[in-house]
Amino acid sequence: MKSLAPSFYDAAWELARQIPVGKVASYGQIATWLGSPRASRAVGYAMFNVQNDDVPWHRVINAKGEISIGGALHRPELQRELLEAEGVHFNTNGRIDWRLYGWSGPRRLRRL
DNA sequence: AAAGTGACGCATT
DNA sequence: TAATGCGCCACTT
Repeated sequence: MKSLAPSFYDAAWELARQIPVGKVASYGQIATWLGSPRASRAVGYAMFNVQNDDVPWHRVINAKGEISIGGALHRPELQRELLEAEGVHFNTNGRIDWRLYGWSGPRRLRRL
């Protein structure tokens, strides 16, 4: 289960909610925008633990532009489908073009 | 309180 | 350019 007190996760989720449809952000970017440039892994954890339906966890991918999860438990195919349904297309290497789909980030960084 | 976990990222090879 | 190694952080047990 999860703690009910505000946490890094909550901040990550809130930021993820701001990613526009058809755009994506990397775990590292989220971490940076949250003020913890090295917490990319923790962001991944946050996305894995998303429970609220309004959090577009699928719009968060790794810095290489690919879906960085594997295994039946995580269902990488689902994430890819959700993105393609929004118009985010993958090249033959299974990567997206940051120039086309990368989100420039929140206009204003949220306070911690 | 210490050790373990993992949807990452980057320097190095 | 791709593969490998290691540090990183927030959270759980």
